[in-house]
Amino acid sequence: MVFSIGELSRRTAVKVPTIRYYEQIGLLPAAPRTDSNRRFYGQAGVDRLNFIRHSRELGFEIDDIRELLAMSEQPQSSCHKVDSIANSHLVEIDRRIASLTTLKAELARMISECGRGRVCDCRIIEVLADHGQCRSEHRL
Amino acid sequence: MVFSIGELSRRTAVKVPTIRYYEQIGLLPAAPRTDSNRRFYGQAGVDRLNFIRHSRELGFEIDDIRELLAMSEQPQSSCHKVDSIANSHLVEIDRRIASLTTLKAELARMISECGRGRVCDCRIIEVLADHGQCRSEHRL
DNA sequence: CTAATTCCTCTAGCGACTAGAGGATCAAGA
DNA sequence: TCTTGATCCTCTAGTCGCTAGAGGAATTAG
Repeated sequence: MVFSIGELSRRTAVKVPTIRYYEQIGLLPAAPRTDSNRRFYGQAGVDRLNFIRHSRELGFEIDDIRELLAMSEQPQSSCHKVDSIANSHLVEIDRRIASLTTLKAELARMISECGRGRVCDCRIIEVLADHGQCRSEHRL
Repeated sequence: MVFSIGELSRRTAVKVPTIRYYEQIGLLPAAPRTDSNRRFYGQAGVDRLNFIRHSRELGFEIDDIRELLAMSEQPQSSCHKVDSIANSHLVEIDRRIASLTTLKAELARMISECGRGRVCDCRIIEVLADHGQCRSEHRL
């Protein structure tokens, strides 16, 4: 059972140009071609691309995925490195959540203090400017 | 009181090439030059750049900042648009936090199930490979 | 006077795609 | 068989918000 790049795209929900891009950067092996130079794929292509897609959805970077793929192809080796990649990714996500949460609080406070009047009384602009006062003459 | 781009950089914690980049894209007005073609700045430059830096730290995009700056220069107008930009940014941040939180749970579960043995028994690899029909979209 | 630092412009690179041009080929209907 | 429209190909360039480096001029410190 073989199919075209379009069909692979439909089966994996990865866009056609993205598949070609993955091939170009070596994340996917160069697909075999028909007589008329069209790429074709089989089940292995679907599996590999699904692996990549799901890893991307989980926020792994391309280079991480390269390593994960390489390791998934050596099933007898230790999965210590897999675990370590996943763990440092988790730490990074925690860091991002914390940072976004702080940010959200600051934004929310800023917005709640906005009197919805004129710009010169707007707390949002004030906070961004880092200078409490807002004069009629423009200072920024 | 005037100072060089390097001094402006020190006062605002924005790197020199970034300042030049902001000028290039029109986020900062073209700075006046000395006889030897060097940019110089005054307090207004510091204020504007601090406003930009703080907005960036809060995750606003350059185009948002353009609008915020434009509005801060019209202090008599309504701050409704300021409020609306800040609000949609807040919504976006909420969305990102939610998405990262889901992601974190999935990653954590995956990691906790990894037996730290061989790759062929590794749940991390399995989960990444198996999730053929998960269509959640995480853009970070 | 020299050496280090700062400044200038310009181009190119990052990550992970996405868009579009310009052309070839395929599948389905009339 | 012809035609139409979908799909495929390669290639280049654009996105965002910077960052890095080359190559050269000017300033500043010792």
